[in-house]
Amino acid sequence: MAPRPHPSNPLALAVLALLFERPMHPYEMGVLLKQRHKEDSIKLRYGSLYTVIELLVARGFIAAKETAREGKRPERTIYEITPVGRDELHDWMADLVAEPVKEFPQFEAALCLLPVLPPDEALALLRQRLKRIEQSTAVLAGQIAGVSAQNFPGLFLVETEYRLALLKAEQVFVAELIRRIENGWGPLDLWRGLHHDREATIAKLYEQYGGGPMK
Amino acid sequence: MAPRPHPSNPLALAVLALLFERPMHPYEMGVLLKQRHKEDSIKLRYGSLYTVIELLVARGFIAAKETAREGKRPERTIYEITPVGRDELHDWMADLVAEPVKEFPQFEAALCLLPVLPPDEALALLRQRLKRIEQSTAVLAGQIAGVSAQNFPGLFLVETEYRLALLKAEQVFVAELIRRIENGWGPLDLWRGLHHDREATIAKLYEQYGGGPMK
DNA sequence: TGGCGTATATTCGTACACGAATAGTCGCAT
DNA sequence: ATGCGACTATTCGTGTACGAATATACGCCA
Repeated sequence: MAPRPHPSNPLALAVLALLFERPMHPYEMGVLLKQRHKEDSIKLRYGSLYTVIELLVARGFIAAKETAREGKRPERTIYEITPVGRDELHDWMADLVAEPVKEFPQFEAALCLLPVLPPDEALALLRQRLKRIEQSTAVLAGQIAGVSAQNFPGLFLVETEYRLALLKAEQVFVAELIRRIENGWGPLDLWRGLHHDREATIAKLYEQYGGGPMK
Repeated sequence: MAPRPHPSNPLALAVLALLFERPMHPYEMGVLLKQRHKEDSIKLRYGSLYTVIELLVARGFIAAKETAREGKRPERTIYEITPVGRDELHDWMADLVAEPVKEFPQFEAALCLLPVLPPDEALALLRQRLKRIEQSTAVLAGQIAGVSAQNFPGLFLVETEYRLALLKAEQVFVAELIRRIENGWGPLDLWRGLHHDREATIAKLYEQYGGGPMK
């Protein structure tokens, strides 16, 4: 039989990792994720949190350990990880680290539809983007510097350095793209033309080159 | 009133862009997206395609123009973009280009939970990843070279260059990370210790440094 | 000619994501 | 003492994503 695929929501992975540390109840997981700034890397919605926990229970990766009531607060269910869950955590992590998964960043989508914007407007928008990115990289770099000055173990900020590396790459790319457009890049006049004779021009272009790049 | 947010699925953006070119029916959109290799940048599922089209109709961005039947083939509905839809296409594109949106790549999630893997295993897995990435960058670079040799306008492969830029950045990052771990990076012994005395060590670490980096 | 693989074209059911609602508690300023 | 905003903790309803099922047509070769 084909191995059951991992849950789709990475939040489930975080839950497994937390319960690997010790048993706890859902809300506490949320609080810990926030305190430790994991929410910068793993999207946290309380609605989804309870959903994925149910899913993990259904698959036998975690189990309710006890339900406690403190004072007259609402009842809380404490969960713990199961042996199967530990295996799943391990396998899932190994997959994620070893195998790049195809992702679809929104900016890439925008880039591949860029011709629908007139070139001069595209240029202005790209300049705006560049500014925002420069701000973000500055902030991130500052945080990393500040934190590593406190001797916080590098192991716990590796994800931030990763984010910074990607952001910097994007910064360089956008700056370069702007420069190319400014220098009358490729078929700039043709690009402008699209917006006067939209109907057929794009299609013709693609036909001319056999349906697009990289057949 | 707050401006209605854009649809959440970028496939809807592609639909608007295609109908900006000319009216067509859903299946044809799918085929065109494939031919032009947009599916590399915009996730295409036929199920979702019909869903987003209904959504776009509901918002008044596109409208059914006619339903045609060719031979005894199933009936097809031809859609066209509305003036409101053209505005939406423009505004959405402008937003996407000008404003970076926070994304959550799965590898970043894995990195921030990396301590749950023993360091030696993590190292082996990272080496595997590096190999895959090197293959991908080689393939991508080859495609770009081949295509630009045919004089295909650079405007139409900008999204591929973007993907390559990010991939290369990740390659450099992973290589560097491997090297750091090999060189007995930071609290390597402590990291190994986690897997013998899991219970409390992680929590203690975070407490010690005030709940994590970057308060 | 009949059977099978492939292309055309859409519908449906289900599972998941998540905003919003709910509800009790605590501290504190008025 | 009382009203109010912030915190604790979970449930619910709705909308979206998408795999799988459906159904017809077409080309081809045995």
